[in-house]
Amino acid sequence: MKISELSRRTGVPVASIKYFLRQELLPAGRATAATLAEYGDEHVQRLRLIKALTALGGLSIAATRNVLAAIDQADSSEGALGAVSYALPVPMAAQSAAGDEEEAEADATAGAEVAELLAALNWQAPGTSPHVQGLTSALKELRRLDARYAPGELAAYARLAESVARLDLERAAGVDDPVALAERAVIVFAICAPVFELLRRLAQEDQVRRRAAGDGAEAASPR
Amino acid sequence: MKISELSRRTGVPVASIKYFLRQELLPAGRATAATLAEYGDEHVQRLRLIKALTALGGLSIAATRNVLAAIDQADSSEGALGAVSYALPVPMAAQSAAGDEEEAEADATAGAEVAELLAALNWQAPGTSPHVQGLTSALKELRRLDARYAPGELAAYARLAESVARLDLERAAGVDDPVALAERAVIVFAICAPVFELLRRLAQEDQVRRRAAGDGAEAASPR
DNA sequence: CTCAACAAGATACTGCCACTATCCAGTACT
DNA sequence: AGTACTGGATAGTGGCAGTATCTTGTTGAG
Repeated sequence: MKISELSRRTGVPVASIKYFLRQELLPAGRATAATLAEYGDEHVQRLRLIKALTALGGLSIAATRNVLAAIDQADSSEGALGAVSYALPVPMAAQSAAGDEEEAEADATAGAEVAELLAALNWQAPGTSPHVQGLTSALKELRRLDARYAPGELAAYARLAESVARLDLERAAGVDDPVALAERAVIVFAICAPVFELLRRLAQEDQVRRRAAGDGAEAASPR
Repeated sequence: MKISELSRRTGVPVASIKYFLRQELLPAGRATAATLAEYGDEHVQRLRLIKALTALGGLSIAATRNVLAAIDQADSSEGALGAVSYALPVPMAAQSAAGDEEEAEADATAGAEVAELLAALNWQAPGTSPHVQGLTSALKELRRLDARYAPGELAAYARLAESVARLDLERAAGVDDPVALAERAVIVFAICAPVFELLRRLAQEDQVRRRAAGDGAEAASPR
């Protein structure tokens, strides 16, 4: 199909498709002549994925490019999952102005806290993982805001996160082709994470309501 | 203190402080003359909060303004929590081009799905809640991407979300002043939500590693 | 008292990002 | 032959988040 047809089928303006081509989010069509190329269903699907990542997942073009590249390079199933997980933008990717010594100390404290947490949970994660780094800088910032987690609190969250992750992986199970798996993983990570956030907010809302109704007393149905 | 001192204490450039004043993120100082104003500790704290929300929480200036306004208007504790929760930007705030009929149908299906979920969980939430709407459009989009949740799967996530929310509220408990509570809630919502996301990713990472080690077999320590 | 240094506020400018529009040869159908 | 459309290159747009400059006013050291 030609570009106009691709546009019609996906609802993406022709100019935007050209933009995505330039940005290498979308592979070029098969050229049939100097000014003519043929696009296929894979382009339709890729465009849908791009729209999902940018519009719903809120990813930038650059982040989307990384994620898509990770998908395309996926050769094994685990590789696919890992690559996608690393390619997705990490919340709170540090910022802190360069290091005076007070800064360095806060860094070390937060780092130790993270290491301790990982050990307590028996989670394996390389210190180079962007997630570990993100967690470290988040804890540092919370400390600065005087809102650090109480001891054990973070671990409690982590255990729940573990359960959520278990569900996530089950959702991704049963897909064998690495590329299809990577694509599924992107959706799970980028779209379903916000869904969980929404559920969490709804749950908070509900519990606030219950407490208000019960006049500040206990939350209803603690089990 | 004068603006330059405020800048020195917070590390925010003077020009940016002026920008925040213009954007009404920061209340004006107490004017002592036509070209002189006095700032206080509350300005230091507010600036810290602004930085946390924008740099860490990734909120836009407009979103930050809403959140801060919600904080300032908080008169009761529940009101504070609700206002903050609603003021924070909702992930995936819909997009879908206007309604052909296929569209409307998808809308209705997703809406019913959400209503059913809420009923099953016995959660109270008005249909006007931005979270309900966000959830609806997310489900719609997942359906379009052919990645909908299996029956019961969403409820399983929701139950975990409930546990997380319970932890959240405990974290916010014990603060009586509505404004302080609202501020705490903002931190919990905007900073700790990304923290949970990081934990989730780490947990996924760990489990993928375990499965790979166990050569695709079961996840280690399912309990 | 004077004057350099700083203050507040208004306005204008900058850089980045995600598009969007225009232009140019080069097909393709009729 | 002519019109409509194509791919590709390049330039322009609008929004956002600051940053810089300019004007007028204030202050405090000499």
